[in-house]
Amino acid sequence: MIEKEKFLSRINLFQSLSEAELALLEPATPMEVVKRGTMISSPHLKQKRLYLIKAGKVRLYKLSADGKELTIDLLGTGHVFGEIGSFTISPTNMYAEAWEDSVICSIDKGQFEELMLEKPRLALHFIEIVSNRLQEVEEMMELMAYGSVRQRLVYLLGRLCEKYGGECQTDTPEWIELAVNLTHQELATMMGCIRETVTETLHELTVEGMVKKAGLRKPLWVHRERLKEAIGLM
DNA sequence: GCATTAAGTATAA
DNA sequence: TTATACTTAATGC
Repeated sequence: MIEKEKFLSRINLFQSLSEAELALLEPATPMEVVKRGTMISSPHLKQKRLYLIKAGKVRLYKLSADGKELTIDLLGTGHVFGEIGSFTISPTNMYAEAWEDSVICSIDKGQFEELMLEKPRLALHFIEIVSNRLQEVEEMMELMAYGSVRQRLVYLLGRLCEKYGGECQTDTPEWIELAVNLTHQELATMMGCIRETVTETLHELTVEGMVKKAGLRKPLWVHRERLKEAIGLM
């Protein structure tokens, strides 16, 4: 129990709540362990909840008309997702699946709304998170519409770097390790292109010294400065 | 081993 | 760029 309260305080959304308030919230947020590949929420579920990722990673995706998956976002520990009433924290018709074995807490829509009424600070915080997410999606949409695969990949790597950039080695501080293992196929579903194109483009970026990889199924390393430079040119 | 998965390559549309 | 197909290497059972 205590452990879960601590976790709730780590969730970005609940930063503004006191310990006592978190204790109050605790019973309303059941915790669930989900295995990789498990569907957490789909558009067909009637019960709307807000989900909090305690551990692991969750992939949000939509299905295109011809059944292809388009990954919208990959969320890690501390992130929230879910549709809450008329305003959503992510686009509708969204599927959420556990991308790794994960631990998820959730709170009922109604309970969360009541909580926001009581705690204006929390509501403000929620708005901030939602609008940040919206901004990200808008930026990505623009690139998807007008950018080349190369531009999209560079941008995507930049975002992943900010989100999942791990510790860098002391001798090579400019190289950042991405703490997510993404296959070319997975990158492709995030960018809306095919795997082979990602393979080629990634090779291009490797030659230019923007990324490097030790081998198959090894993490990807990103040269932050060169990447930023490339983003700046877009 | 054998099947599966990820990645590299080639060629046509 | 994409679709399709074939090859290679690594991984798991």
